[in-house]
Amino acid sequence: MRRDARLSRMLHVLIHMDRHDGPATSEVIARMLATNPVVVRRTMAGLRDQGFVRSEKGHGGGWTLARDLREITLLDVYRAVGRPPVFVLGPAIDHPGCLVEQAVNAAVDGALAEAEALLLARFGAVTLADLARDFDRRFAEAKGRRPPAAG
Amino acid sequence: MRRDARLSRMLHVLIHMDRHDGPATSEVIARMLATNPVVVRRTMAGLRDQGFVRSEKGHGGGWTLARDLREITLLDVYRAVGRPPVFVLGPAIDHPGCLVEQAVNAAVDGALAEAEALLLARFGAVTLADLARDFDRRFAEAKGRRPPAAG
DNA sequence: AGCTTTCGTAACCAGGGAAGTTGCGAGGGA
DNA sequence: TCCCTCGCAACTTCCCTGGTTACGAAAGCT
Ligand code: FES
Ligand code: FES
Repeated sequence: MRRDARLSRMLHVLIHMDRHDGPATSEVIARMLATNPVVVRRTMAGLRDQGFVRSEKGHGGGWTLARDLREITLLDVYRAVGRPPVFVLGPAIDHPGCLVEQAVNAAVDGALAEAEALLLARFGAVTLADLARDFDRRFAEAKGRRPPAAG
Repeated sequence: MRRDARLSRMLHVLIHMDRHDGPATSEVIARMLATNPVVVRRTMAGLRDQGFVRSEKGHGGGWTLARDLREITLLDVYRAVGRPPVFVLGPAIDHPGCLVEQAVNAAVDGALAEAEALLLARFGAVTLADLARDFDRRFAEAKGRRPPAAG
């Protein structure tokens, strides 16, 4: 339980939902992600609030995509799951009057900010449709080399 | 997850040590960092093992710089404190046979790897001497504008 | 109406990692 | 010898994500 897996999980489930007809229940999604329904609802709440998915109660209810995968970027999902902190590394203390600390923070935070900007730019440039396409490619490739006994 | 402050802390203390004549005890360093001596020794152990600082026991003992600040980069210090994980974000599960998961991981990990490479490159390009110089600049600047009442 | 399904949410526990704390031992100078 | 200072192990504390339980609300089915 160390790394924040919410982004990856939501990407995974969104792609599955695209290939899935009709609503998927939290229960079904939970089984796909090897977790449990409450965690699914908790995490998907952000996506719902941002309008990427819809949820419906009662018989035949569950989760459905509200947008085309082409209109959802990794960055959108990252934001929808609450923009979790990107880095583990951080400043020691906010030592206001300490000039050494200021110089250190300026250097570290500067590098961190650059790396974060790059990361988010990459996230913003990839849509879920791209991931789905990559999945298709892998799928076709896996079928192509039909393992006779051991994959 | 709480932020790992070891890198920033060690940068801070190394610059201080450069401006400090004679050994600095863990006690003194702990006061500078607003922490306690055991944490200082624990964190500095890595720097000592990598040969960036030396420690000596007994009267007049303490920590001394073993290298010029120009020969120490942020990357060196990052490595010396144990190369803590850079990112909080991580993959959901290693789902070997799951192609969706593979596609997701490829995209996320790829972006993460790029960002990490950039970050470490930046760290590698900055020496402690650069930080010290930045500190000097800030110091001179602060003296220059002598705030009469409010900065 | 009543039952069942499914989401919504609060409340709590579990696990992991950094930091903080305590205690004792080792080494070196006065 | 005595005191200072590091070395290190063990324990506690704190925060955060994930897992679990419990109950309520909405919506369909009979
Ligand atoms: S559960 Fe991930 S590919 Fe189906
Ligand atoms: S404690 Fe002196 S500048 Fe940081």
